Amino acid sequence: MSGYDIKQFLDRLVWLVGSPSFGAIYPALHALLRDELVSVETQTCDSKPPRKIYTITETGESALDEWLHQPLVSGASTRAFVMRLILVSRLSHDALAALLRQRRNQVAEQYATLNPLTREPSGTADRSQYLASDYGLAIASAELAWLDGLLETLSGRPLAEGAWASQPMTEETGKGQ
Amino acid sequence: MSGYDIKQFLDRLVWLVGSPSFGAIYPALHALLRDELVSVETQTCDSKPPRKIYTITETGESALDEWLHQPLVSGASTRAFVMRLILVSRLSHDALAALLRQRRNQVAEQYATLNPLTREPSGTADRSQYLASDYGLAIASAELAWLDGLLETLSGRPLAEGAWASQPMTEETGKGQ
DNA sequence: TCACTCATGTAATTGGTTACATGATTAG
DNA sequence: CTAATCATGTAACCAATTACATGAGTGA
Repeated sequence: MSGYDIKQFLDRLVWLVGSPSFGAIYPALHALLRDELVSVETQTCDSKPPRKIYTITETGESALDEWLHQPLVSGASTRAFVMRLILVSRLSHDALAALLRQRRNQVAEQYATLNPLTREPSGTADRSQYLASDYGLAIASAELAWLDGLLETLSGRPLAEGAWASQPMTEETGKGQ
Repeated sequence: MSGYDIKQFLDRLVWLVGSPSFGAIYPALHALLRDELVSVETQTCDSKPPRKIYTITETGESALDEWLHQPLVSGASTRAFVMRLILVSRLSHDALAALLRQRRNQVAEQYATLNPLTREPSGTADRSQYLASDYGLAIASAELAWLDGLLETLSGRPLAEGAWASQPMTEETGKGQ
């Protein structure tokens, strides 16, 4: 991909992982090139500005795989998890299952942290956290359900092609109100 | 609250809003003091290190309320939403409803952006986004459900004290597996 | 003609973390 | 006696955004 492509790719997933600016992407690409984790190829289709297509090298692939297989440390961001999800095709069946279990533990931990905040004695100044905690619990439950569903599918069949889908929603969800 | 208190408060909600380091908190507090948005009071209960308790001033309150009532701009972070949720007690019934509707539109937008990615023609290089998008859709649906539930409760009764609660989960959710 | 998309890049500035310094108290 | 908690603060450093520069093609 080119720097421009990367930005567009990330923009679509901006909600999940965020999208860095070009001022971050291009220097990062230059650093990867310097460390020989990627290689470049300039594509000059005229009537269009030249594009620099970056391709991962073998060194890059092993570095990437090393990162991918690093267990999710406690306190790791959602971003770290979703990034691995995006690169799931590089993961073995077992490695994916391990990843999902790691995430499950973290979300369950967060659920446990948030839960007491909603049930605190009323009248406390901490009542202000109530709505926020309730929101967090709702999100956490949904994620736990998703993870459990996937984990179950994974343990059942040996990863049947395209068997991944969670709750289908009726159309017209978009642009409510 | 003191800087230390703020950190502890944010640490419990770290999953939702993140928690800045002391190196960020103390300078921020000094800046707020300089701008007279807060005032200090040093509490020297001996046998304990002295604590600096910061209190919001009237200028600070109006600045805060102004920020709170600013509509969620397109592309606003979840953090911006949850921060407002934490300070919900400063919001009128209508302002809260407006906030929830703004968030609903944004989440629905994200849902709409993510949805086509899961149904793309198979064999595409973009298949890699499949799992991540499915994850995003699951989270988005859950949030839409939560927002709709609260919005309904809000329109029904005039905000009965403590009527906010979503799906209760059976205990033993924590530390699964 | 004006604005926008494509496409790459650099420099100034900002905002944050990490690491350090200080010092008393409490628990193992 | 050591480690951890309480409590505040500063300085070095790093990573990122913002803003800018460049330039050609496309569509209103």
